[in-house]
Amino acid sequence: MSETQRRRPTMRDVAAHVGVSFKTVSRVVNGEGGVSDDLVARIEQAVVTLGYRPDDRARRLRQGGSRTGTIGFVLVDVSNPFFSSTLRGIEEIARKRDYLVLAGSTDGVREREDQLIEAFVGRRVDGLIVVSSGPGVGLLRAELDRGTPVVFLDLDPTDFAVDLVRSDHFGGAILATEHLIARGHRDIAFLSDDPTVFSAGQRLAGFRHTMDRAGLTVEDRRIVHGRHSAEDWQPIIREFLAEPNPPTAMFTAQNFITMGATRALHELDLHTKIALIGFDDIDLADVVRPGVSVVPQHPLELGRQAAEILFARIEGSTAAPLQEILHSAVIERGSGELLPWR
Amino acid sequence: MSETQRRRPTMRDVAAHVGVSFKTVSRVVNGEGGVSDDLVARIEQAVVTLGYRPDDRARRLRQGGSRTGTIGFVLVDVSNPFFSSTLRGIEEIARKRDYLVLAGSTDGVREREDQLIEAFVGRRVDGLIVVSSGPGVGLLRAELDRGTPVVFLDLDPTDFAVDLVRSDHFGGAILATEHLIARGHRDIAFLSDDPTVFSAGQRLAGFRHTMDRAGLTVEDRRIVHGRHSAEDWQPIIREFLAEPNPPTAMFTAQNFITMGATRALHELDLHTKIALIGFDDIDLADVVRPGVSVVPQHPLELGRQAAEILFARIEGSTAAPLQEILHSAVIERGSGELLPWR
DNA sequence: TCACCCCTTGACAACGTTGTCAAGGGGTGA
DNA sequence: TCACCCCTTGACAACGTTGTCAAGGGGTGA
Repeated sequence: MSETQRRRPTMRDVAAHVGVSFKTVSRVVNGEGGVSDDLVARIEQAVVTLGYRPDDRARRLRQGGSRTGTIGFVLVDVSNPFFSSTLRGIEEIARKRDYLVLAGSTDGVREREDQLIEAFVGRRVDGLIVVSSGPGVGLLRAELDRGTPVVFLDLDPTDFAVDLVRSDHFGGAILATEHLIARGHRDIAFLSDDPTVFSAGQRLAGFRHTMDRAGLTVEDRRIVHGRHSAEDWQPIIREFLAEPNPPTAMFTAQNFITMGATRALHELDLHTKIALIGFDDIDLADVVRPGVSVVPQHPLELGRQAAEILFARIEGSTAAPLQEILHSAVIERGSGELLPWR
Repeated sequence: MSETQRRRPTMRDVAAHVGVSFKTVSRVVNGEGGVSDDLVARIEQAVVTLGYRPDDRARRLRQGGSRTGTIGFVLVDVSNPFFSSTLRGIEEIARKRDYLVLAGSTDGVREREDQLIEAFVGRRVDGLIVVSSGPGVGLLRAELDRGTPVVFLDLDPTDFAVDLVRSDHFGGAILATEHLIARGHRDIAFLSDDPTVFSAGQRLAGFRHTMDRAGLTVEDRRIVHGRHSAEDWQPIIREFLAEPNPPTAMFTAQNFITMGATRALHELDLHTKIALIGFDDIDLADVVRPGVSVVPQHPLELGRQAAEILFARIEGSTAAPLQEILHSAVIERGSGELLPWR
């Protein structure tokens, strides 16, 4: 353990150990050939003895092309299954190209987003996949202008001509809302993440649009927003439902909220009374009784597509900006099919 | 979009744009002072105009200390909530030190593990947190000997004197098994990940140990191993239970298996008949009926502790190897408290 | 007016590599 | 025996930075 801070050996160290020039070591390490068998053997031996490993940074720096073989993924919270699955999808595609993925959570805080992008760009990632928290793109804008490949997940596409992969939040919210209305619900609550987040805003818009079209009014008190964990949502929703006249149905527009709502409904023994439909799927939604109906997303696929587009850009594609919108339909499991109790 | 492949501007480009030496640009960019106000203004302007960003790699290379401000996390599968929570814990600690985290999934494949470690070391991460799939440590061994800070998650601690953070798999498995035995179960099935994986092996050992001690024999057909997703485990367990004389209880020693088992039990309508206790907690385990009893792990805390130890090493700590073992107790939710039906 | 000092600026080396080029030495063919 | 060629090896520059040192110029104080 005392050797912890020992300096890493360099080619020069290996060269000195064998008694050759460091260029000869370079040739052996890179298998360039043109080195006598004797030296190759002695150098390979020294590499093992000293524990030499080439420094990728120096190598890539020298090789000029600023490729670092690394991409960055700026997401909201890696412990949210939606994002960790997306990351997994990105990683799969990256692996095929021998790329590594740097990932960082912003928790939706703009300042943290800027810090991460700055850090990623400073380390010269070859490209970025970004879940941007706000409508503007600040620091990112400069990078985009500079030509850094960037693919957005969940951004307002009217803002810029950029590559973009996302779920059809607006359309999905319409499906979910129609699903409830079709079963006779008139008094539907909407619970979501902070609506300044693009996806949450779109889901709210889809909800309002559909309610409007059905001639239904939405009271302000039926709309709840906030950025919370699943654990925090549970008491909030318990509180929300603890009134004499709760809504007959809820549309929970994010996975953590759906979990919190499911728990709260069971706690209050309202799970067979108040209908629930969520946006984004959750584990064991099919085993709970009633099963939790949702409009799922396809995070693995979102990640894969975003990565494919990013690598096409990194490899020089100059095609027009691509906007991939993934659609999905309601999965009926029971909770979304409950009929109104009044 | 056509500007995608444009070369990034360097200090030399900024210097040429303003008509000064690149060293002066360096001074301004680093806020070193000693530059006239006029030049500072003009250089800052040029930095914005050209979209210049300092190259961290070159900076750190020059600064000699091989610190890259990056650590690597080699895990099994980032889309598994256990690992994504661990990653989140690591990230939290790393953030405080302005460190970035490279993460990669091995899927338990040794070759992939070596590739990842090679790639991380090549990029000169300052330290590694590793969930090693096998008992040996191959490439890692050389790095350890060289003095690279490495913290293990889930490794056989008898192998090496290394820093290590993990759950008490053996003890947890004993608690789970005793829990079932105390309720009268004699015929208990054990389902786990590949037992060559340290954690799975320990859990199996804890199970066998406890059964032995209680004088109970375990038939081979009651032990099932494999590396599968939650989706794949479900039919496997359905098949496993489709016999005239199934076990009266199951100990599922991994989160995906517990999910698969929960689904399978509900499908077969055996969820109130066959007891179930899992290792590692799962979402909505408290809402399912009966609730799924588990011995939880504390992934966020595991990640935090591993990262704290790693950074202490990176910062030069030469303390004796630390081995943090996190304990936990059974969470009773119903499924683990079912009494045997025969 | 002159010596000195400080302030600003730039030249150069170096971090750990790879690419280019040249030097030296031995072997080949006539 | 001699010219030539190829094979092996090394010197040097460069990637984009920062650190060290020196040079030049203007202002200060006596």
